[in-house]
Amino acid sequence: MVNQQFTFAVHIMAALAFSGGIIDSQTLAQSVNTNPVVVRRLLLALRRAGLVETFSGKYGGARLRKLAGAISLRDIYDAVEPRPVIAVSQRKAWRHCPVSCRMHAIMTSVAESAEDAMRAHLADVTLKKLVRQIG
Amino acid sequence: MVNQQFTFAVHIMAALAFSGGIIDSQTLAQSVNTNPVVVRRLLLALRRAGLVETFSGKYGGARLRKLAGAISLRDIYDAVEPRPVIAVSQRKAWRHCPVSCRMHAIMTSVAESAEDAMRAHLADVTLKKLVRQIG
DNA sequence: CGATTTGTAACAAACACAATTACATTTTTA
DNA sequence: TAAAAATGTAATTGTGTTTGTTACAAATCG
Repeated sequence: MVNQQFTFAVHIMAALAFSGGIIDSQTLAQSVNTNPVVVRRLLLALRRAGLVETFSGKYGGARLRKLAGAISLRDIYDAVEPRPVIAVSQRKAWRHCPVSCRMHAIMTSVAESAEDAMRAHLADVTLKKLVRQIG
Repeated sequence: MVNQQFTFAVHIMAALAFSGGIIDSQTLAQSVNTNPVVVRRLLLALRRAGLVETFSGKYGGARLRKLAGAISLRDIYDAVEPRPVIAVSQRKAWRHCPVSCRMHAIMTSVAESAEDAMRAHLADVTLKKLVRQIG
């Protein structure tokens, strides 16, 4: 199955930004159309990154910890730490082949710079911009 | 396991560029450290994109169809068509939630532009540059 | 104290990817 | 023309990843 953590996390953050208040994991799960436990797992990651705060007990839930204008999709991306967009082969090289011997280092650098390019783009998209598209 | 088709394809193309001639799928598989059938499947995709040509029969194999300087990693990326770097949720929206109702369109646009940013970066890396790093 | 919610572990189900086997087809060359 | 060697391709299996689900302790509010 494809990794949807980033999409789910953005959806959760957009809902929190849109509401401006506290939402519980059950309601967020309904909006994302998934399980509350899946939501709570993501909220933990977002909390670790300082993007949300969570509250136990009655009337508990989660809410943003920064202004929507101060949170970018790159912040969310880095918070959930999805697998690298380009997977580098970790296999043993074929000793007699110069290409095989150098590919790991080369692809590692390519994967890193490609991901940085994508993250730089995500940095330009703030939650505020997203919420403005909702209404 | 994460999708390694792009990494494998770049490795194959780098080997073909480095050699300059015809290499069979068995030898390429040894360099990549995978199965010849996996290599042949990728060669089919690369051929469809016009990047290589393949030859059946004795002394068959594959070779580049363009100069290494005229092939970018974006060409290879587009040839193998890996899954989108950002997976958009395809689930049914929650009708009463405006966030849920708009997220699909919003995330589709985000995923597309993010991928384009990454592809634009890959377009700057030619096979020739890669081969120069090998030796 | 009772109701409600998060935090978290443990396990099951669904899915994607690569490896492998097998064989028809194509091509070379002896 | 026949043997050898390579690709093209389908089908199946194995392995790992991700999500769903259940369960329950801890925390919080009224």
